[in-house]
Amino acid sequence: MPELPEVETTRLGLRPVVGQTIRSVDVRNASLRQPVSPEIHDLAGQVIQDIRRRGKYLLFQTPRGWFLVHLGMSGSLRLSTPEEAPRKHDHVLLMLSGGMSLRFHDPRRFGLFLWIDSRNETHPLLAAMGPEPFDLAFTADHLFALSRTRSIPVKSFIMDNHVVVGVGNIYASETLFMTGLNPLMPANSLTLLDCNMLRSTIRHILGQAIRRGGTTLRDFVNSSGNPGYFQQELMVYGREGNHCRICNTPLQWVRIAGRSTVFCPSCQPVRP
DNA sequence: CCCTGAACCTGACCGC
DNA sequence: TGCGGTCAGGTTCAGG
Repeated sequence: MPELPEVETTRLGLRPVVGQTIRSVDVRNASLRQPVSPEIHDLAGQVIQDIRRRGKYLLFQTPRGWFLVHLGMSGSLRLSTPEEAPRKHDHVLLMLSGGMSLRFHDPRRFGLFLWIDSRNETHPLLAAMGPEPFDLAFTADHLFALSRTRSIPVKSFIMDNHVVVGVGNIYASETLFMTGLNPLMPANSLTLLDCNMLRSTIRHILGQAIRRGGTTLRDFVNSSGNPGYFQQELMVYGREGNHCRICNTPLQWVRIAGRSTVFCPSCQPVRP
């Protein structure tokens, strides 16, 4: 699924719908990770005033509040012509005044399609989130301070949305390769210099992936139905069984907190 | 509080 | 061809 770059790619592709009015709503399957909010049916007549992103959430602003979309592991939002028959797993369809329809597609149904009333500014889903990676609040000092009491592997640490939002399994693995940090290293043994490298590398990798249109492994497509190209630059993720692109050492696979993790034992050595 | 593993769900792929 | 097992970009919750 979509990590931050794929969500941002989706948001950028959907900018043309800003200013359009929702003509009708078709909820074909409401059973996502949480049920699709009943208020979603009342979106007809509302204008989409803005589309923002917070972490991996997309927030569509209307005069009465926001509808929030999370793509989960397998979700995508696409614009299509109204004549195109709904595909299997197209769960929510919004017909727009511009003549296109916006379709939420999600085979695994780990995604979310929720209504947030404008009186409810601090929705619990958004309240506890850490800083955006491109915000000024995301600093080496922030990483260093939070990591002092954490003995979890550094990979789990940078994937924790209380620490920084948007870093998932692909970009965590790639970030650690670029910084030369072993993914199993306990977070509380990071130095301030390590945290500085992590901060700049996370920003660099996510930014680079956004410019490439995200990573397509099997099914991610942007709002026009096209894949991303960052997977051509992956150094470790999904490359188990292959050799390091830098030093040719066989890459190593390990499961960390239930997630597949690939790293180079030579470029990312365990510290003494 | 902290950490790990299971759960949610469907589809693709692999070995037999 | 079919069957069972494993894996997949995320997040939350129970339990140790």
